Amino acid sequence: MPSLKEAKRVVDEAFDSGKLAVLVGRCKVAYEGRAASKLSEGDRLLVIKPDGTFLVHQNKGMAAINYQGPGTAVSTKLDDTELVLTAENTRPKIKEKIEVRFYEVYSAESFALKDDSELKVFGSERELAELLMQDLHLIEKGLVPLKQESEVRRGTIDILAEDLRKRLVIIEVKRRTAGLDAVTQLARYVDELSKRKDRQTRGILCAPEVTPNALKMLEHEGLEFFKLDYKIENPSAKIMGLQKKQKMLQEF
Amino acid sequence: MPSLKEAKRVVDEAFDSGKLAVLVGRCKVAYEGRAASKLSEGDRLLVIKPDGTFLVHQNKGMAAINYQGPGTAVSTKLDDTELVLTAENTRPKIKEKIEVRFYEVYSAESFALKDDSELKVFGSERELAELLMQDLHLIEKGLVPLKQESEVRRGTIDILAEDLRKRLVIIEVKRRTAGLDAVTQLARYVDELSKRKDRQTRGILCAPEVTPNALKMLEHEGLEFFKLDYKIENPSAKIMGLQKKQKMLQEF
DNA sequence: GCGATCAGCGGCACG
DNA sequence: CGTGCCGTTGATCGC
Repeated sequence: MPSLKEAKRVVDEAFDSGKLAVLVGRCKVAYEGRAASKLSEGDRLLVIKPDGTFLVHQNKGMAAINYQGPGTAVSTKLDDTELVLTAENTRPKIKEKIEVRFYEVYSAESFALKDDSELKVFGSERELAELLMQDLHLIEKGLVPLKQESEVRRGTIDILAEDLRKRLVIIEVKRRTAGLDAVTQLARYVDELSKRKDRQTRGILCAPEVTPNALKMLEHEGLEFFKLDYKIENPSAKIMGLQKKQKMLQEF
Repeated sequence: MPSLKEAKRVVDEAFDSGKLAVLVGRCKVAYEGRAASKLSEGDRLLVIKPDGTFLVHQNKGMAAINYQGPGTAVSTKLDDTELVLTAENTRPKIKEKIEVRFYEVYSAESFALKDDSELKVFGSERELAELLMQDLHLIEKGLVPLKQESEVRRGTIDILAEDLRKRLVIIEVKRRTAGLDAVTQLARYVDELSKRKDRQTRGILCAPEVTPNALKMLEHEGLEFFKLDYKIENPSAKIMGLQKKQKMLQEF
């Protein structure tokens, strides 16, 4: 078990030489910045990355209990009974600070990590929109794609298209259950474009599911919902089908 | 430097006895579940918590590059040249899997962490709403609080109040710059309550800032904006002032 | 359990 | 830089 002094040396040396530092020990944590927080004594895992990322993890839960992003400056101060680590982020607007007071350190190590790889993700909303863009007939015959990721004043339209009657069709794609937020988003776009272009405009929400409230609001706003079935395959995703679910409900 | 076999033993033993396991080494990562991802060879930090949380960190950035939440089952398999860790989450709906293939392990340790403390946060939106609730006169003379966190069909109203003319006042509080989403949210509540209660209803957005687009939409919808100045102090937050910013803009 | 929302959201991409 | 929005969002709270 390293002494506090040894732990301090590990952290200092790691930060100086661009290494990852990993500490485990008993500590208190205090944060002050955009909000403030206190965490009383307990055993935690501390990770300090070469880019300044500073993470305090408890022994449960995914999210770090306290954290600081890249660009943080870490300083160490040794006392008789405490090792105090201070992570300070002094960006133009936001001033933030974490203070970790270690009373005992069970492990302190540092590592030079070599890693140039970047994560590749499949099945993002953008990818689904790209696929759908090329298969608009799944929604409706004669639907013609105009533009993907079309920037309007109040956001970004996933897919802009035109139907057989030359009406504008705004399509919002969601990769998971669509809620009220998805509907308000779509409604905003339809509102903006129907005014600006002075042209009949339809709005279509495509998602694997929709919450009952969202569907109600959708119908109330005169918008449409299509159930989007997709499968994640390895180098890419694949659209399995697209079904208008609204009429079925209205049949009752 | 531990052998792959020793690393396997550490992970197995940690998982069996409710310890935190920390591995550092050269590996590939593959994920498949709600989405899919691939990460080619490189040095990474792996954290496995007793509750099943599984985190793969690169040497930069705050977020784990691959992860799995609490409840994940971890299994290990040793090969001549590889140590394969599989984290599988088989919850009712979502089936997810991460596979980490280690080629070399630089460090493998485990720790029994004792920690019963819970984080206390100051300056949350809820806290600001509580404070504001007790000082509604800051917004306007004669404003009377009716209810905090009032549940309506389409969400939760931060503060419900009544003005001197007996109009309903719906107040939405934001702890940071309010955008379009905050306005649509408020608009939804106002819409719902003005219909349900058949009563004149006002909507007020209180936030430290508001984006230009959001302010425009707010005015267009007949809603009001108050600039909320607050300070985070240690055991709590404090409201410093509240100013109607709309009229000033309209003066131009 | 689902639904809606908050979060010190983080991160990205476009203006 | 701000604005908007996606995210394997996660975490929380109310129904």
